[in-house]
Amino acid sequence: MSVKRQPDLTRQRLIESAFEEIHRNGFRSASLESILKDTNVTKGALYHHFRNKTELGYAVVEEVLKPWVEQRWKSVVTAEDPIDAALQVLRDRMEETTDEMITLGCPLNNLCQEMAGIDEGFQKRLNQIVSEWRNAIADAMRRGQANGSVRADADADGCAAFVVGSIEGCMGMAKASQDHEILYKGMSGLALFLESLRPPHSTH
Amino acid sequence: MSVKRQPDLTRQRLIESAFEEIHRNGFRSASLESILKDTNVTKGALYHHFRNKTELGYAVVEEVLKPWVEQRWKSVVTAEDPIDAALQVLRDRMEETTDEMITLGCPLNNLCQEMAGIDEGFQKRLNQIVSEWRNAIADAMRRGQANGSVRADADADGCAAFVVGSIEGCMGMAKASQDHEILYKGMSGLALFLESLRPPHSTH
DNA sequence: GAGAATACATACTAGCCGGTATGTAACCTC
DNA sequence: GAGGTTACATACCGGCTAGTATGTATTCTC
Repeated sequence: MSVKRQPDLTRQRLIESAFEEIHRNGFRSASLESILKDTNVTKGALYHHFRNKTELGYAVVEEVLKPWVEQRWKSVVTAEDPIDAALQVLRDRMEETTDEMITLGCPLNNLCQEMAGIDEGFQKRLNQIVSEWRNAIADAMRRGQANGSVRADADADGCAAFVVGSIEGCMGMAKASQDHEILYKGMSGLALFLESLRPPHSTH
Repeated sequence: MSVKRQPDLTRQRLIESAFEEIHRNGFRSASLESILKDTNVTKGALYHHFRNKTELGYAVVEEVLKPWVEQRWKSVVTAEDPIDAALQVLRDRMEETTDEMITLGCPLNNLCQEMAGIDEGFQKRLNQIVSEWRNAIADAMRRGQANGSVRADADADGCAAFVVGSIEGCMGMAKASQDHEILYKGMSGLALFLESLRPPHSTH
């Protein structure tokens, strides 16, 4: 009896399972055996698709984590009013925040804190994700300043760094306290900050 | 020849070395052998003072990390103008932020992201540190509202959660990008937010 | 100063983990 | 359909790690 082979699917299943395993345990404590057990793939197949654990990790960052982050912010990139768009993204993200996400934290932040300081390959790839996100917000703000939906005296780069940092930080603190409420409170503070970026006297 | 024994000192040296090892590698990847090598203490001595690695980790959190955090925020607890005091703490913290701190990140945040979701003992202890910090800021804000140095319509708990979250988050993003500048930009955003909490028309 | 408790030191073990060597069956090319 | 390449499968290894068993010298108690 012939067994069908689907190399692309096998590879995809491996990086998706690895993403979850890394999300649960971090990269260094992630167990290849767990991933193999979870996917019913053998070690030979894993090492056919990836040179080593680190390369698997890089693939997870590039092929799962990166789109995961981009998808959540793409609406801000093209929005006419970036503040409205950002507030909407915050609401969306809070709605999709499951108990598991509070328990395990943001996959992006987790990996940054674990690996950025000790592995250049991770640092480069994670920094690319984070800085593209930051730049997307800064660009959106500048566009908002040009069309009058954002106050002109705000420093777009500084605000973007603050927005990204506070989102990840508030998620992290919610994880530390294992409490959704902390996330709500933090995000309400961020909403306050975003509102303060609107131009004064914009109404009537 | 008699060798002096100083059990308290031995214990102290162990938890301080463990603090650094955990800061560098995280708790789970922290190597007891490294700590023993660093301190010239033997495994027998280590296991005389601590039942296992986890108990050593708990001791590090309670006896090193907790005072480390408290010491950096105690001035806000008694300040008359909490916003001025908070801004000063931010400046102090940025001045003491070495390259190593950017590389390795905040020890508190690192441990929260690594352990809060998977070990109750860590979570309880880390949450205590974080929530005491948050409450200290919230209390200070309420005191500021009572004496007129903070605007009355601000939600003290929400703002405190946001302040703590954004500090840890901006440090985390600076680590992700391995770039001091990101920290400066984020903290300038936070300074802006803190200024917006002052009561309107407070001058002349 | 005897006896007990404390504070170590040394040597060892069991388990897990990433990685490799080798074999084999499916698939693609011509 | 032969030959080569791809996509797996199986079995094994060496290294590291937390933890333990056991021994011993110092210190405390009375």
